[in-house]
Amino acid sequence: MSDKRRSTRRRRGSEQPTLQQVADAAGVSAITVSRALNAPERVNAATRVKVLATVERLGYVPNLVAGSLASARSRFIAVIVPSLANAVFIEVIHGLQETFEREGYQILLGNTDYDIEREYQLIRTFLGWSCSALVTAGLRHSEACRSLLTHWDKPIMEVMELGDALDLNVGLDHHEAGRCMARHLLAQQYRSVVYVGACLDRDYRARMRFEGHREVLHAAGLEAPMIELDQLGSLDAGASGLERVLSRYPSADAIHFANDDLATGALLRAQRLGMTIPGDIAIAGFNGLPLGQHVTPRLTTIRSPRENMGRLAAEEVLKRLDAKRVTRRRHDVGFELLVGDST
Amino acid sequence: MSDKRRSTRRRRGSEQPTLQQVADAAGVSAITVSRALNAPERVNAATRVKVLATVERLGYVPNLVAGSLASARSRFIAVIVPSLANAVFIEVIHGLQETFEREGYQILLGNTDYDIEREYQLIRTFLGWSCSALVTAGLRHSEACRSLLTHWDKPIMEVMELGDALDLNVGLDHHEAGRCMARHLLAQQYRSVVYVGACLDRDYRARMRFEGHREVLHAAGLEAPMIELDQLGSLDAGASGLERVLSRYPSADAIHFANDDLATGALLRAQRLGMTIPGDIAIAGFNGLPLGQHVTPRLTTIRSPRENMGRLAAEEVLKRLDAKRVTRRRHDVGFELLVGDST
DNA sequence: CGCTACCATGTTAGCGCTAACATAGTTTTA
DNA sequence: TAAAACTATGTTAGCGCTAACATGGTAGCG
Repeated sequence: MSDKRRSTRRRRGSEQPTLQQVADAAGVSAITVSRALNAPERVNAATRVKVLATVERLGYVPNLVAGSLASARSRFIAVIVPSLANAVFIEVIHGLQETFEREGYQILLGNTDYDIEREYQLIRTFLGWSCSALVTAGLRHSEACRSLLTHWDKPIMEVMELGDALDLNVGLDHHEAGRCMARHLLAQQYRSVVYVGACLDRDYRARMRFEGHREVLHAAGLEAPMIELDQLGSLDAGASGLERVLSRYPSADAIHFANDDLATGALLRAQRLGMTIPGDIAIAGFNGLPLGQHVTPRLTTIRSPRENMGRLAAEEVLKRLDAKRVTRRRHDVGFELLVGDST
Repeated sequence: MSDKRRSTRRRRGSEQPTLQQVADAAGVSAITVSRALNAPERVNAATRVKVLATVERLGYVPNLVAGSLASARSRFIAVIVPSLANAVFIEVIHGLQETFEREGYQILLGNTDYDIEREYQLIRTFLGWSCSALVTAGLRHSEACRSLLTHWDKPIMEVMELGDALDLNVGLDHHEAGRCMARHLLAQQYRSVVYVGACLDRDYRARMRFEGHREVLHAAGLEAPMIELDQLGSLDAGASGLERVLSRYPSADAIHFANDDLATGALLRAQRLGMTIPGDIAIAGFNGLPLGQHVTPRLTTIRSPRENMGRLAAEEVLKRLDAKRVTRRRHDVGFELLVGDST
């Protein structure tokens, strides 16, 4: 009976109408309203129309918290990235968001600031929200995090890099990307190439690229000097990176930057200093951001399919959620050397 | 009695331990565990230690969905922005996130893509999550959205612009910013100034700046021509904006762009075309993004305190949530004319 | 010493919804 | 035409947690 008396204890009574009130007003049971909203094909058309009209009339807004508790699942997807300052992650998020929202999922966004402990905390919290899936950037997690996740039974997608993933994996081979750019620089006859990165302990994908780069240089019998900046990718950092290279390796003929922000910052600073690129020094980046294609000379870089990576990751997760279809676990999205005029 | 028999009906049994299981293991009642976790000062120190040790031992992760339902509030803050492609919103979000996360709130991020109908849908969904507060970019909402929000009793913060807000308001005066830049351009003796914006019906704050700009030019007895691009702020759009100005207003001596992305795109294109800035044409932007300060010549623009805006907005919301202290409803964060070398 | 005040913990009753099972009516099938 | 199958809707019992009230113990106080 819908009108059973409340106990004498008051509970916070929000003014919002509840499912039961809609049901009473429409002359049906609560479950019918629930079905009209969540599985319309399971109620008779006439009933459905009547119910939805009542929903509209009362301004009913479903309490998703209650629904999630009852069904033990929410339409949340946890998405964890190491930074929002980097356009790369923004684009990946955009791809994810677009795809997930179309299917009625809401992204719960977490930012670790490249801190693996924070990632653990965030994941703990997000699991408490009964997320339907988790998308996280990268394969490296704390021990505690790993054990938490191996006991979790929902889809886990690790994006950005390829490797030994917990579950699903969409990304590219950063070692190989580093090698690719180093080979290009050697082919252009540069022989004194400095790698410049920022916070490589935290941005370990940049370190992987450096390792690929170093392999190629060593194989060619060359040194592979490296400078590590203590400020994460930004134009400013790139500018100071250029200056550090100039003072520490005056004979350098090329700089391989860990990303486009750094490379562009350096390129713009070089111009301000009146230097010629690539005459005085060559500059290469990584990511293929639009910015690098607008400066003159156009930046040589490696384009990663960022939005696509997000979209593909989301699609794979959705496939799993939908039908538990077995999907390919690992997808290499590849990359592309973009030869500009800066090398 | 904790061990009361389940009905014969099976429910999905997640493997996760529940509060009750922790309570049993620790030899206390469920509410004591709840308090040990959420209001530690309300339980005896010895009990607290015992309970927390049990929590740790069992790997208990609180079910936040259940907690929210029971308490009719979640530690979610709904944040709604029109775009993620624009660095401005990213920085505002960053400021919000930093401040809210420190107090244990989680941001629920929604992206309207400058669509006021989508904003309504997002807000509806978010209210269903019992958010503790709503932060939204801008003062313009659909009629339905307004009426939904006026009946909502939690803090509402509208950021970016100042005006007739629903509740709290942190932002700056875009009309005045437009006027400010126009005055600067006139003071520099430019007399044929074109305003270039993108999608001004959706990015109505850019239109407000244009209106301020136009007022000043008209007051000086000048025309105020305007070009509207159909691609939202990007370097590409800026480059094509420059070309459209050159072909349509060959005698223009200055361009006032709606934002820094457009302005920088134009500046870089002008350089590629071999033009001199500001000799051949002056260029001004809006936002004060780092990019504009790295190009040569440095971009003349207006700096808005973006992260600060986010931080301040979050702090004001928190004040309200904390103690229901009466707070100033409107905060003008101001802006600053940044005179570079491009005008 | 009896009273109030307060502290620590417990009991009870939902929060608003949906899964699982139940039921009545209708159509299909052999 | 009776059994089987399906359709539309309803009943019941929680999901896991916390608010509100309850209780028993200890301290404070004139």
